[in-house]
Amino acid sequence: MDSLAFKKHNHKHCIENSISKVELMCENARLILTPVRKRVLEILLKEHQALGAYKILDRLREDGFSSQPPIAYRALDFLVSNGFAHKIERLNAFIACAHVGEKHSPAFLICRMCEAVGEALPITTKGILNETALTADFVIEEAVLEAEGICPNCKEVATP
Amino acid sequence: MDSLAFKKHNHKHCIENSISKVELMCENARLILTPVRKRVLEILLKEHQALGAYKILDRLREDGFSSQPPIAYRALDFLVSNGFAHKIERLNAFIACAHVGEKHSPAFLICRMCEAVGEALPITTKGILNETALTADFVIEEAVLEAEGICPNCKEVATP
DNA sequence: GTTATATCTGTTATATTATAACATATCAAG
DNA sequence: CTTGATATGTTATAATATAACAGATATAAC
Repeated sequence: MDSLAFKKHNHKHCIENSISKVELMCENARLILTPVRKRVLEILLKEHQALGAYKILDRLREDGFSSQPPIAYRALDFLVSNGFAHKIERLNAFIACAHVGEKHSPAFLICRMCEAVGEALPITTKGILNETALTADFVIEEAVLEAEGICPNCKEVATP
Repeated sequence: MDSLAFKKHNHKHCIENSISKVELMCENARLILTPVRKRVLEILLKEHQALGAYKILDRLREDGFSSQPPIAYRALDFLVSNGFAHKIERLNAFIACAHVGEKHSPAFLICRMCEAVGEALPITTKGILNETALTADFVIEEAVLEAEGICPNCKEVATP
């Protein structure tokens, strides 16, 4: 599982790596990673935190991009629907995908103190979902798991 | 698992049953199920669909209750925080709990055609969550799974 | 090479969802 | 009866998201 979000790591490398993966995937899939889209992805990658659309918009403004809501929402739509980012429904916020290219039903660990968000790859959860759905004769197309709690860093601070 | 939402059943009985369970639980926990709160619960129970706060507000208005947003949101807060209802984040909507009294991390099956919502009791998912979180040293306090797809009824209609 | 087609961006306006803040009411405990 | 806790009423506004249309750019079709 990915606890990267809660650990120290070479974040610059981690960003560059993701960007080039996405660029490659876009070429292969004939998708266009336009300047705004790329910028939004970069903004998301810089954080291991989910960002609201309006915060993203603020950063776009700083960078000289147009800053009306549709600009951000359209770029986010692109990123989310192609699997380069996810929406955290619980927070009405967006986060870069930590597993670009790997088909997965994401699961998120959301810290309620620092709001950091970690993405897990719940390989087994999908099986359980399918079993559950099968009993109900329900065809699952997409599934997201969102868990709230306390991340390792905040736990340390709270209980010294 | 509960596929009740997608099956024919004695819904009147199912409503009455839930209401009395909630009434009992409120007495035991010294919670007050005021008229508005009870009415909102009844409104939610009538559907096997998630209702937005403003739709609930419309029905309250019809019933002669005050109809400013806080009225609905406060009643919903009460119901959700005491486990009598859940919020479906994906839909920004609310649904009565199908498993009142049983402590559970809910999982929802949301039909993207008819918008019916079924609540499953994913006994095993909790284990997996915990395992996942353990690896990350993350303490999960609450977890929700939301799956979107096609319910049995709509599947029938689509593929005759 | 010009015309058609699709895709992306810019802009204005507005819809939808949710909460803050303060006033009033009710009820139980001391 | 007055204090404190909890609930409701009301006004205003915040935060999130989309519709609709105009212009720009690129690609394909002829």
